[in-house]
Amino acid sequence: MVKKEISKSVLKRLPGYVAYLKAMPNTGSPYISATALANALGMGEVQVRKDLAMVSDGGRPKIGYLRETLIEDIEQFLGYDNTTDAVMIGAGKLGQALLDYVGFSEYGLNILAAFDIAPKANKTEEGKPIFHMDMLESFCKENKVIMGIITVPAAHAQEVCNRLIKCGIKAVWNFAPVHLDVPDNILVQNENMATSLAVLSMHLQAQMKEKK
Amino acid sequence: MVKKEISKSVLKRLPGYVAYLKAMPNTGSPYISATALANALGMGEVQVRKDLAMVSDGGRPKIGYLRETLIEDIEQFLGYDNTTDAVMIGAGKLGQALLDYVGFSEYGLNILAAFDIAPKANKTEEGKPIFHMDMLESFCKENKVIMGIITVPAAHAQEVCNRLIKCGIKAVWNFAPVHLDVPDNILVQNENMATSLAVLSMHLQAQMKEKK
DNA sequence: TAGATTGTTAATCGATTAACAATC
DNA sequence: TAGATTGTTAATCGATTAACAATC
Repeated sequence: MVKKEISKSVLKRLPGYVAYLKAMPNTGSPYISATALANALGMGEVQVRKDLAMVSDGGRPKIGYLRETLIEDIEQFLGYDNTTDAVMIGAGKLGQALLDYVGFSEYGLNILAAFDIAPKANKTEEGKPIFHMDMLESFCKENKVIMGIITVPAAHAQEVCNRLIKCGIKAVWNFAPVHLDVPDNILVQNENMATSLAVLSMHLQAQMKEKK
Repeated sequence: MVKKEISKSVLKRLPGYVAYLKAMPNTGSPYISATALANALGMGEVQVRKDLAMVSDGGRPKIGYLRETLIEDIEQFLGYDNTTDAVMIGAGKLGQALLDYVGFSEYGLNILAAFDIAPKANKTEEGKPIFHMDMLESFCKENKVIMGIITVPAAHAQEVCNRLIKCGIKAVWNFAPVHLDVPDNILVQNENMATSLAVLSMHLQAQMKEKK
């Protein structure tokens, strides 16, 4: 594996490759070419080849990549193998749905617990603990948590974020539709549904106009 | 308003402006400058000014934009004013959380109903109907639905997507972590959590290395 | 060997940023 | 008028695509 500096655009495409490689139909051969992968995902083959070259050096001319190895290389690159412990703030419906979503473990994410100002239960259906916000600081310190997931209403997100940073969190996954102000060394990744909706809505508007 | 061809990058930033403009503290003045907006959101002021110029012509030198008008202009541009009817396929935990999320109406999205192969109830807590998949075709035709939201497991997403397209759907919001193959005139917008996680995980890895 | 596929180097494209003229 | 802010035109930057040499 060749860990060069990787751009965000490349990084964002990698999970798609892994997902496909893992789920792909058995072709009889243990190898897969960048070309085949590109076709399956509707992407340009040069782009796929370049992306793969960033994270693996197992590509062999005429043959392609050994599927198993390629999966391992990308997963290692993405850090799926060493799990990250996270806490979630806000145990509303969305929060609980995410908490109980088992798929995250595949990506190396382990949500330890949720915190809420007024917990409606002390655990989710799947048994993940839900604590009162008062416990946040001590829990984070004890468990050396470095990632926080924010699923509180927009109005409280910044305040929660500040508190998380004080707890030593280095990365925030933000589901609240607001911009969060943070110091330079903290990363905020916004999961912004409004953004997706804007793209969809624009497409539909364009289609409507066409039809007329 | 000046509707030029707009790029996806610009489009994706617009919802953030609206959100801030709506929630911003009252400054006493009904005006706001691109500079002020940029500072509040941690963005470049030239970028904000250019983005705003795409959707509004209400900017006045020395003064800025009339906040109310600017909100209206962007919202109209994004189509928040004419609502889009959508159906959701998959009424699991995530699906139900999204179904009951009231915030979507703000963005002009109206989820009419959910469909599931084995509905656990006939409506959500908030009273949104959940039907059996058998009803999908007739419902879509009756209600002239043009958008579908997919929250089924990855393995069934493509099949569901095909069925939606047969129902006349023009845009798909895909929460399943798979690539969907669709005809050219259909838009798939992926809400891909794995992508976000990759970005977060990479940041954390980089931070760890730094510390050593 | 011939051909498929890789990885790299160069060209193109698009988006962001910087510089500047216009204006209230 | 002077200065803040707008909108536009030009320069820079980064990412994608195309061309090509290397190789099994």
